Amino acid sequence: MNKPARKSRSGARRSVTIKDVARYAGVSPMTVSRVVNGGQYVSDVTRQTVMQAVRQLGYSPNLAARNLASARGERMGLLYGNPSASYLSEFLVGALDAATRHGVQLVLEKCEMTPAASRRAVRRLVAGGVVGVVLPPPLCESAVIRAELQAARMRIVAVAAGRPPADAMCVSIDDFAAAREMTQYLLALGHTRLGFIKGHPNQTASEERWRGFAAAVEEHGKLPEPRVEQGFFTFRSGLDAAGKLLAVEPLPTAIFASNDDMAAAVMAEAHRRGLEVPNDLTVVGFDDSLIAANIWPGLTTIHQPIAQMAGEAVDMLVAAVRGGRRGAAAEPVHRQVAHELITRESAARPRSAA
Amino acid sequence: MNKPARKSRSGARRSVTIKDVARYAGVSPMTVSRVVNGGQYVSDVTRQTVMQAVRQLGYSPNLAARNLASARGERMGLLYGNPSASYLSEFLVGALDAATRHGVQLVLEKCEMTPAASRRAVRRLVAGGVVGVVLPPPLCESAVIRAELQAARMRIVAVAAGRPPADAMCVSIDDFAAAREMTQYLLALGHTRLGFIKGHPNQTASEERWRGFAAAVEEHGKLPEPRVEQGFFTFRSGLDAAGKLLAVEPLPTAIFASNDDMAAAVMAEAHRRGLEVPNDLTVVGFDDSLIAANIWPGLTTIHQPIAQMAGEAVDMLVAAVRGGRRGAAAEPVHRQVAHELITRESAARPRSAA
DNA sequence: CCTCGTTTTGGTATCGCTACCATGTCTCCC
DNA sequence: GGGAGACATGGTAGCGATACCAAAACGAGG
Repeated sequence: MNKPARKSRSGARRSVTIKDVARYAGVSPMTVSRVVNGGQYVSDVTRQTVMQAVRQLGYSPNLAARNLASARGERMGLLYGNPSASYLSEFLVGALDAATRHGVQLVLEKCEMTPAASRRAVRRLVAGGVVGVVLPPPLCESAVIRAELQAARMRIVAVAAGRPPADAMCVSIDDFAAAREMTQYLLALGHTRLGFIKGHPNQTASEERWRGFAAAVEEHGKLPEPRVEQGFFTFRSGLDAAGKLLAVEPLPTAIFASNDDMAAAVMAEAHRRGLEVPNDLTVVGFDDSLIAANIWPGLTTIHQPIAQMAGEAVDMLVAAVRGGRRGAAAEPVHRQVAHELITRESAARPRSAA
Repeated sequence: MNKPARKSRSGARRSVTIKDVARYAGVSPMTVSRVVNGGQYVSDVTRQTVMQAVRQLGYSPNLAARNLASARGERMGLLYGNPSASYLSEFLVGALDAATRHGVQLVLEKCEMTPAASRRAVRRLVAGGVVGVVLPPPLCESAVIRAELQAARMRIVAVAAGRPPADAMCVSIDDFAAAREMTQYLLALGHTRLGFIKGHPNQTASEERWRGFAAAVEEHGKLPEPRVEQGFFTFRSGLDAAGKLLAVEPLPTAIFASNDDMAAAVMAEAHRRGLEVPNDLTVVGFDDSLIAANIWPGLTTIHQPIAQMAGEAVDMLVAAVRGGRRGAAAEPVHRQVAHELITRESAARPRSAA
């Protein structure tokens, strides 16, 4: 039987494989694999030689082969609803980065918050061979979606749910503590007449933020009753709420909106009424979304490390899926990451205290 | 020590493979492969049977194996600088979707616009085994980065550069035509005293938009000279430009800002001066970025199909890389996609014409 | 010196899929 | 009738990596 000289299929220049490195370094492919993967049981000399060879040849492991051989390369889903675009983009960056690190594939799926739409989305994910799903807000609040996913035996990590759901893993910041901190900051500036705009009632984060605000007010004591309006996280709802807050004397000297979009609306409404921010009115928000730095004056707000949270969510998912395969019980983990109070120009001491 | 009866490596339940389907359908794995990949030379009966089996078993091809066998699964880079977040998120969605479709991996890399930073970023991409790169704006304008990438023998697709660079493939809208169309729209509403705010001079899109505006004005004829200010695509610069445009009588009745952020700034400045939009002043933007729909009144603007463009960019990259491997000459392709004029509330007939 | 355990290395068998070739069938047409 | 050609299917050999096991090298203790 005559064998063709080159068995290789595509005529083009093949990339460097583990065998090339092995030959070059004078060791077996296995040894190279161990070095590359940081395995133990390799002598220092060998390790050096191999790493040298890797660098010389510019070797980079073939992900497909690696995944195939090690039964990795699962697909993870990212089911997104209608978060603010800036949130989503940071989220995607973090998630994709982590996915690349773990060698898993990330499948995006968009989904409205109706039962029918979520059923369809879940079906598409299942069809796509997805084994775990990351749920950014606001989808993470939907019990329907979570149930739907669980019925399909998917692992779930919810991100930034105000209160972690009992039935899923979760990555979040401490909304309560963050809101409390922000409120304490306002009080420390000397504000006494406070206004607060609540977030959408169907998101648990809204209540946590509200509770944090109330707790700080309570702790401080001897303050006039803060004025509170209901908002829905949209610019429009912020406009309405601000209108009400600024219609009744005595005006608040500081307004804490439960997110940045509503805070931006407060600023717009304040300007419309001839109030200057921050001199006549301090405005603070929550989320540190893109708009916060892109309006004037810049918005003092709470920063969430969104990319990091997304990354951790993927990490948890991968750990759960791989761990689960080994039989390790996957108890739901709730992970809390640090937030940060970002001070910009929209907050200042009240006139009376200046 | 208990030995699993199965030779399979991981103890967990294996997923459905092509062989399972083949057995179930009573054909060979090859036939299944052909059906799944839409190959020709399969009889209709067989195709039906196989598809049936696929559905029954819930088969989903293993990407890793497929990539390995077909020498696909290249890595594509997405080098992003500092575009607006809403732009990036849509972009990512489109790019990731296309990447998934083609079975290629998408590697994200962030990069400032300095030569040193771009060199580092390119090196990281090369080290990551990336063979092609998508360049969203504003990085796509950087000749430094393009040169750097080309030196590393990468394929490049620039997205949304105003004028396609000669040395790279490109996906874009027709900025000239879009700006012209928008201007014609303003003229058709009856506006005669126009203001225009230019974009950042280091982006070719700025000039295309300006040219489109000028062309429409020229074609219309018999108009007072439009007033023009230089902007830099930022909210801040829009504020300054608007200040100048609204400081001199007679005021323009319509202002066309080269992007939405600046248009939003024009609205803010107009409100500050007690002008009502759109009754006293029509304001239009460009990009249909997130802010356009999230301010009041909603911004009339030009919509770019960002996700689609990102997807096409990846498509082109994949085609170039795979085509190039087959020896097909990869001439730089410039692809133009359709834009759309989105009318919202910020534009109306001028008072005088009402 | 030999056995035992630990470290270090290599060989072999896959992982799931597709490229490539071989092997049949059926037509069609001279 | 028989060869050419299109169509339909199956067999085999990898793709590039790792898992698993075997074997060699080494040191220590009896």
